[in-house]
Amino acid sequence: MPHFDRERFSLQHSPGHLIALINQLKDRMIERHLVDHQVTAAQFKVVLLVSQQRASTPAELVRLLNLDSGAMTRMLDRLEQKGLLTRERSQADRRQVYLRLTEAGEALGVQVPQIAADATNELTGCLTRAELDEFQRLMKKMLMAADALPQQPGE
Amino acid sequence: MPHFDRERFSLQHSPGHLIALINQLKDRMIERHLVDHQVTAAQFKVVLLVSQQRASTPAELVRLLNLDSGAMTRMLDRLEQKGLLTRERSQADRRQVYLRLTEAGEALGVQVPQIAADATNELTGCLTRAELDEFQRLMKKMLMAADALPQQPGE
DNA sequence: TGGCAATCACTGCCTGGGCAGGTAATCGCC
DNA sequence: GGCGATTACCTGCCCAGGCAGTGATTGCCA
Repeated sequence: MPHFDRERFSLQHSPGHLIALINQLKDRMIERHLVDHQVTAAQFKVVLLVSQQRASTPAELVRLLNLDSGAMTRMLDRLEQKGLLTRERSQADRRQVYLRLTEAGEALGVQVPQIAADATNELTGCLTRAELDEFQRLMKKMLMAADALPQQPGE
Repeated sequence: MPHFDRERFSLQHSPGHLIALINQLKDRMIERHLVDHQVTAAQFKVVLLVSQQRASTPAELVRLLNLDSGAMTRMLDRLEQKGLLTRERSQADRRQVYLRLTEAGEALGVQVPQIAADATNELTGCLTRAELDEFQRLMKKMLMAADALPQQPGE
């Protein structure tokens, strides 16, 4: 079902551009809530997942966050350098690296779910419950149609 | 109206993460449609706006695309180096730089609206007309609530 | 008219993501 | 047991965006 055609395509009114703006807004809101915690919006996702024990290796983070393995290596470099996280080679499988939050990382991890909830509420607070549900449903529909929704086992 | 709280916040099911995935999917689709035209999804927006005469200076592009001025300078460097675009100092206001597409840039500009429409249809084709309208309405609602929807004069 | 603020384009420095390629370790299968 | 395929992590090289600061130019107005 095509919705757009060549003649009257306007970037400003296209869903693509709106998505880019929303994504930008979301990251700015997260950053604003994180301003006192010396981490970025991208880094906060890693701290959250490791703190919640949903990921303990770089490969798991890559799968959960759906991003590049090389980018993850450098992300972990920065977090390690900030003293929030340590890497340790696994003995059972020497290809793997175990991630563990330092004391400072854990302290941040405790606060991170609240920050995430606050930022998400700030973004979606103007929607009713029904609107929010519909918004999420539509995004999931598009992701599933493109087979781009990474299913997480054991949830 | 808060929808989320600290206890049961899950990144995987949060709207923020879905937005990031949708944004990623959208760019991948555009890139795939552009694979034969040696430009990226980011560069294609500039070509589109200049070709449609919605922008003729870097400052206008910055306002329309809502991004950083320094990033725009480097973006234009790359487009200029690819031979798609030329810069020329304005005589009327010597702070400004006029942008003009080269012959190759114009040739690409002719095809770009079709590519944009195709990619957008690929993303939203799984939605009904009503669903697409609602999706756009909800995004605009969030952007307006945050005062993050750049209004374009003269549209 | 003279001076100050705003605008424009640019630069350096940083974080961040994608892609290709490399190495080591493990797995699967015969 | 051994060999090829796969997996995990890392590296170099790109493109891309944000922030802060610069110099030139223009607009404004006291």
